[in-house]
Amino acid sequence: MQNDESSQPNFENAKSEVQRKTLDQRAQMDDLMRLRHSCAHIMATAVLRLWPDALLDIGPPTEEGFYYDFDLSHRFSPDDFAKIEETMRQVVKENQVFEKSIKTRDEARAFFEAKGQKFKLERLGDIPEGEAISFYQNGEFVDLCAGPHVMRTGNVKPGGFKLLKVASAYFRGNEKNPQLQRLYGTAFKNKEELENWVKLQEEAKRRDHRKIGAEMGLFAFDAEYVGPGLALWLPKGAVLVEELEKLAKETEFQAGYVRVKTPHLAKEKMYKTSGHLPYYAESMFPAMELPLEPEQKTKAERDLAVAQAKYDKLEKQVKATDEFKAEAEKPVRIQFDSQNQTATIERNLEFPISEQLAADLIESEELLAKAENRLKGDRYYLKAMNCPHHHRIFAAEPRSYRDLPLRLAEYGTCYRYEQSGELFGLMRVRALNMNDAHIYCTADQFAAEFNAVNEMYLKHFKVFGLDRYQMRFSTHDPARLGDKFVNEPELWKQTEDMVRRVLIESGINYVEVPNEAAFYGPKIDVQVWSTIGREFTIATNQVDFAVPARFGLTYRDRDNTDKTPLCIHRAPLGTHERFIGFLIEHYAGNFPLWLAPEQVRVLTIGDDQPIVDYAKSIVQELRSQFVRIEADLSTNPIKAKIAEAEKAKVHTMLVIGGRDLEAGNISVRLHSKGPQGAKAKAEVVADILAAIKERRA
RNA sequence: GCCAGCUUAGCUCAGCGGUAGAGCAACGGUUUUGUAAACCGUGGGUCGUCGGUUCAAUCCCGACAGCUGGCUCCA
Repeated sequence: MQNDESSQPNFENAKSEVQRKTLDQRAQMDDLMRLRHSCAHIMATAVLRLWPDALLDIGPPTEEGFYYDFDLSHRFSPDDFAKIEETMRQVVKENQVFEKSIKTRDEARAFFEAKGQKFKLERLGDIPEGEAISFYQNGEFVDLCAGPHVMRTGNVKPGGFKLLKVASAYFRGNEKNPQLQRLYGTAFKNKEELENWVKLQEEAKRRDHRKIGAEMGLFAFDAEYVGPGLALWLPKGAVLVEELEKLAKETEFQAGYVRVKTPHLAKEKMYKTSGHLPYYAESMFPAMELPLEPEQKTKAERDLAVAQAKYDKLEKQVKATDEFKAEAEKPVRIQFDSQNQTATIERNLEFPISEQLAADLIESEELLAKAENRLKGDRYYLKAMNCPHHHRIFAAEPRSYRDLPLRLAEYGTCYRYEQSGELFGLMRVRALNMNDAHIYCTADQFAAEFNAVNEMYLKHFKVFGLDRYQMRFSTHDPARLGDKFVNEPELWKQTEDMVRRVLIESGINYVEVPNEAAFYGPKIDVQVWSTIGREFTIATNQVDFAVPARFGLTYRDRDNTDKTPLCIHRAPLGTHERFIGFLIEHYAGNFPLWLAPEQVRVLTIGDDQPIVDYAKSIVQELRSQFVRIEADLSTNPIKAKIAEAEKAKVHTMLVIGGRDLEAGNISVRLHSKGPQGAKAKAEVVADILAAIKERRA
């Protein structure tokens, strides 16, 4: 497909308009970004030396390194990396100067047309009129580029860069455009910094929740029998889920939430009413159609027959009327009766009221369609969110302003049909537990409720030692009202102003992201950073001013009129799947005592009966206090038992030998912290119970 | 969904056009121990699935499935 000039490519624009970097912003690019940007050019230089017919797209620096997109019939594979890196080192060695030049638009166009660089031509078109069109050249390689760059290719060190992976990327990220091959690499000031980065990557890999999850027996996927993206929580992982839910339930109870329970599916009408079907259909599992019971079917068939008969009759009448009209429009016939000296005008002047007939026909048609539909049976959808069910709970009883705010909480399982390529361990799944609640309130109550929700986030984050976080405030795009966003310009403005005010007044660290809101209202996503600095979007908090009205939800206000409540959707722990995935990486599997799947293990030195009895009594005592405790009473050497317990990441090990038995002591050892010495049994037990109760870090 | 890579015992991985191997785990013994691994033995695999090439396929080719990485941080 490359060098195919005959058909003028007509590329789609990007999915959403990303703001171009201004030249000022570019000039501020730091040294590392410049270096990486230049390294991207060096890589492109090398690729063109090896594959001269490659078509170029763009090669920007990124937070992790850089990439360059190519169109090329040769498929890059990691086997090519050594060759490309070798050529890159050659370019570095040549120490070429990065030279900037300015071309006119016509010159630039002619330049790329001569080379058949169709993607570059498209990029050229993106440059606004009046902005300088700059080129950078190093050696034989010339690229449309706003810079900035380092001075010479030699500024990049031969051991300071590395190719990382090859991936595909749509031109401008739009799936309607051709796919390009993207080569990823990274570069650092020198070899040492690169090596440090590589080490950090390895640490991240060691902490990967999928790896630790398998090692510790937390969860499993069974694509063959259960399905991709559907996690099975093993006993040890289920502990994490339960502890999280316990934490959330306690916090919510104290904050005045009430708990509800709803089914995992609902009729089509639910999601038609909520508006999820038009806006969200692709993310939902396809509908289930329920066949009718035999009696229902017979009745439905009979109803259908009746409706059909009625319809047929009406239709016939309409036809007859049409025929009559045609007849009527014929010339009038006049008959003379010469005997009686009279004339009869043969003509029916009574036209049926055709408007009435037409209306009847339409009504009958609708009835027929309904009857046909009934015969099909009901359509059910697995719920992709809990809110519609909660709205129906709101609607289940008459509500007064005295009932508000009403905070309905449920850890309902939702099902989302994520694209197969989007699935990623626990982080992106198809069955998920939302730490969900919906707060119905009046506009007056909104600020206080919204604040309380934010405070709950912070409370939770403190428990997990997350001090780095940021809230992303997503707003709507006025240009996409009625398409991506419900068409309520006034309400959008009001609620967005309201949210913005709360954020500013409470001094929360936030950024505003245009065009990313939910379809029913503005949204806040909470990003957190794990101990190794990886970013996760954990919690979400959305304002909904649209859907309660669609469900006709009202409360009786003080002035005896019915009003529609506002609704806040919130999930401070997001989905339990993702949150646990995050925690696994955050703690590297070394959970604090209150979360640890196996909190305590008693290890006996030898298996003499008195020692075994002592160990069993400790197990019994702690187990009766709901501590997750096991015992290793085997005859293995104590070193081996410890090694096993350490490997299993058991939080607290209680080593019991003859000495301890005699003194009524327990020798405590903490996972990855080593022996803590022997203490009186009562003291050890009390400390364990306190640490769990306090959710000590 | 699309592109690329991967799929060998429960796990981590070797291997080769001539019907498979190690370590750990499991199981059975022996061992009686003080803070990260005592010793001996046993079992375990349609080499992801389905087709094709071949005298012969785990290996070569194709399709499918699953997993992994990526799919604008815009010249």
